[in-house]
Amino acid sequence: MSSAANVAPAPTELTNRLGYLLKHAQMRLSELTGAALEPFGLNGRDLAVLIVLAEAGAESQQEAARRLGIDRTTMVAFVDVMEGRGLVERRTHAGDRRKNVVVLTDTGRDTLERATKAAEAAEQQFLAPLTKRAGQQLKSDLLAVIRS
Amino acid sequence: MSSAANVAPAPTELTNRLGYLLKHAQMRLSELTGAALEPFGLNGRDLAVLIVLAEAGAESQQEAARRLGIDRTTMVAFVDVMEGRGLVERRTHAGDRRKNVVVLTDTGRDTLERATKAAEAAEQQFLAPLTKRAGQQLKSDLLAVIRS
DNA sequence: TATTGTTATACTCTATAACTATA
DNA sequence: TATAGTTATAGAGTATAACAATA
Repeated sequence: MSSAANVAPAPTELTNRLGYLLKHAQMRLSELTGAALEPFGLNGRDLAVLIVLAEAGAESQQEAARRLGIDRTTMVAFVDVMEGRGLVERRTHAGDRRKNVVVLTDTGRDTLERATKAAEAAEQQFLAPLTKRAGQQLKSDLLAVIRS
Repeated sequence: MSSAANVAPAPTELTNRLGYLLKHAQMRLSELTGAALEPFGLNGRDLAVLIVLAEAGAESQQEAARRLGIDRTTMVAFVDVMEGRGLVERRTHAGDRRKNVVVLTDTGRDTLERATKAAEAAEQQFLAPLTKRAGQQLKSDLLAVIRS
């Protein structure tokens, strides 16, 4: 790997374009994660929504959407699906009756836990070509560029 | 950065999901690249297509689609747009008249060169939070996981 | 019969605009 | 008047199916 990193390919080479690398990395991870989550009837996006809803706690449905970076109208559909599967429940906010608080059911929490483990395994598979340290570095570097 | 990388956040934390990181990295890069390429009337995908067509040389339109990982019917539309802008020309393959060879015009080559530089600058901006070495490592690690 | 390019069509994902109920 | 949730609708991006020309 380190020798390959020193070669510095031409900018007009597809495999040297960051956009290409990110897109195809996402495609590959999506394949692996999709297969891993298939037994739960979820995909990677669904799991992300479930994670945020679990984190959001007493907050509103719209606040959860903001965290995910998706539109509130899109969130409605996601919550509909999750609710239809008995993973979450909508409850009216105590102090503001316009708001929905979305809470995980027992089934939802159990599914979240098991699906997260399956997704973790898919990530490990995805990162297998790298050392454990390099894999962690990849994630922390991605987080750094996102937050800038 | 290095201290943050040692904290190992919980799997059920959104910012620790690789899918989330890749998606949002792509969104951010897309913003920067979109702005950088806007003067050329191109976006990141258009540039990728142009790069592949430039690389493809005497090969067919369909071979270029395969390299990009997109459908041949999608490639038709891309080539239509590029041809409409005078960046490429379709020519019938000498040995197999079913095939199109897509070649860049002089304008196309010039645009490719300048747009690539602009996209490179956007990448640098995207990678600014990292050291130059870490940025190169990020790209080579992404390439490694894609190729596995 | 198989393949390339093309067209028409449909599907997925997401956002915008408008509605309602609450504030 | 403003905000949360919802609904209907539209748009971008992509793929699948069917067709003509060629192999």
